Amino acid sequence: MVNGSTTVDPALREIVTQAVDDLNYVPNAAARALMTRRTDSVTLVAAEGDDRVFGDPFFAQIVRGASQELTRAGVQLSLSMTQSDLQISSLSRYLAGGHTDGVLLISEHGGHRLAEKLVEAGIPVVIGGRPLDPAVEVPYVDNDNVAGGRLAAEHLRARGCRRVATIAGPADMSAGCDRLEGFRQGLGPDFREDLVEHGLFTMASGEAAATRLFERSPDIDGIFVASDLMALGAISVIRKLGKRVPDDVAIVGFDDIELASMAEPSLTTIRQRTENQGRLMARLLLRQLGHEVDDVESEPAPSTPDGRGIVQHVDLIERESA
Amino acid sequence: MVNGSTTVDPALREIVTQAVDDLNYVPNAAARALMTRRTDSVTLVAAEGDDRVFGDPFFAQIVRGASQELTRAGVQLSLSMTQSDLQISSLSRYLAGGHTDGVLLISEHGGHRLAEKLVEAGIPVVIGGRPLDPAVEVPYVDNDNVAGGRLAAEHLRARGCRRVATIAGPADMSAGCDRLEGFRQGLGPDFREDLVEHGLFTMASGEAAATRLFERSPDIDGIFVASDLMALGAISVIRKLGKRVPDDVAIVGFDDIELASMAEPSLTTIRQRTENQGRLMARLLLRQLGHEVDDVESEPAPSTPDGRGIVQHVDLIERESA
DNA sequence: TTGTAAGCGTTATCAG
DNA sequence: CTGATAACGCTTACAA
Repeated sequence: MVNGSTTVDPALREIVTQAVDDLNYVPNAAARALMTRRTDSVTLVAAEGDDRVFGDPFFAQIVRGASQELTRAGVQLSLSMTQSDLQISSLSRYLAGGHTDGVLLISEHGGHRLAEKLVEAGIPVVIGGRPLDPAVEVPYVDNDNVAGGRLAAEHLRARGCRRVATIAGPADMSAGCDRLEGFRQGLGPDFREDLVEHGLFTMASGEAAATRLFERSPDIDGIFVASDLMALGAISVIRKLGKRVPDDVAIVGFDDIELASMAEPSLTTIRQRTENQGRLMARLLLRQLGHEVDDVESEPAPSTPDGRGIVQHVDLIERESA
Repeated sequence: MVNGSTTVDPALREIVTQAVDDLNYVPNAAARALMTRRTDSVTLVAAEGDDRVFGDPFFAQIVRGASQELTRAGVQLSLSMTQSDLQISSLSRYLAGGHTDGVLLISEHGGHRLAEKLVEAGIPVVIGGRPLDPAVEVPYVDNDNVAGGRLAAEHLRARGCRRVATIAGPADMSAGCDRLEGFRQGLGPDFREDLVEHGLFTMASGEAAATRLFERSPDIDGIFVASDLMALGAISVIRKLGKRVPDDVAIVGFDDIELASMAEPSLTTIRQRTENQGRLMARLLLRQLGHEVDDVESEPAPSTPDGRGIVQHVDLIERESA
């Protein structure tokens, strides 16, 4: 009756209801999970340190989107972040033990094979971002990073920039690789390997990368930066160098975080629909868990590329910085 | 044997070990929890929307501190954030069901009585920040917000400011009230009720509050802002007004987030030991759960004020902005 | 050192 | 529509 059975005598129902809040009874989750083999909760795992997770609006938006969708389905969302290998194996044991019905995995770096471990353990997983290793057969939701890189390159060229550099993301993440690849494509023959630096998507790493770039080549007049946070860092370095943005150096970022529009100068950037990515991930997972969900295909824009992934469109937002 | 029994015949042990990874067996968490009545996991609940939780470095530091301590004790940390009343009651049912061994509660606003509900349900709870309602008998770890407000006020006066305003935190949070109260004490007869505005600890709310302040009283020459994020927002408004910081308007913030030292001008602020706060909260909770923990009293600085709380010292960090 | 049995609080099944 | 009974997978205590 507590679980909402409708075929109960009103009198009995009254008695039970009374008792329930006299004793303030709450069904025991463990016992229930033992029987039903479900916990009605899913875990969002960010393979990243807490500083990055909390520092980058990207994560907040994924959480917001996923959380909306999960709440609607009556599923609790909990977060775990994890960096060291030690934590990863302890976490995967924890999750494999049936603590959670499914996992949303984001910011996966190549190397630690968390996704595979979870899948082996029979836990439904959805990844945010294309897995670098094509052998990983896990559904994922990605953004069209290659197209984004291309758009940025084309924009900078059209603007008349001659020496165009890039601050790419980490080489062990698909977002890092793909944005760089798109940039390479977009620039064509003008692409120069020596004008590539990598950062970790953080503001500090953006500053460091920009510094290295200008030490090596002071006459750079355009940079595609693979995240807005890094772009903000790069801009502060450029200013300290006494150059103006965008007159001396034009900048295109990636993500379209809120700060991008508020910054001065406001940041030209590639917009990706992060919150929607979180929503789609949640739906994909819920579907695996046997919940009723609106078809993910009905969403505007997402197409499917290789087989089991969904890729969202991105577009360029033109603002003051380029 | 799987749980580490030492009194097992080596031969048998070998056989079991073999079988375990042949079948890749993982003990079932639900069944275990059913017996032991423990899940070896605790939940950090932030009574706040995802935008604030992820936007404010405060949360990251609490998580970092707590996570260190819990990992050491072999306890998993998971996060939940919750804003609406609906989510709160669903969350408290979820937690009361035995999904977690204990709860770390932060950013509690007055009103929704999450802490009480959890305590009634018999779940160990530790609160970050003094509960506004003194009837709530829950251990907590707070910072000496009153002293912080006083320090800020005294600093601004000593600096020669004549018309000193404040952007306080939310009136339904103890940190908001206490910092304001300290400021009032520190300013003494110079305190002016009409130079008080409230914000929500976010950058945007800091901008809004500063705007209101200067509309009402353009000759303000000093502001104590109850969070660094709000202070950053206030500074940007002040600049747009064509005034200089600190020459025309001196600013003291609160929190000492990393951005405070990097901003230009760097921010004079009240430093609180947030990461340590997270650590202490975790220890207090672990102790309630019957784990062996270093005495919390052995920590540098923390004293105990009313009875069940720990209050950390704060101090003023002098930088360019005041 | 090993084996056995009881019980944790649910849900599911199946007679009444 | 109601009540009894058998799992679910583990831990614990006790007997062998």
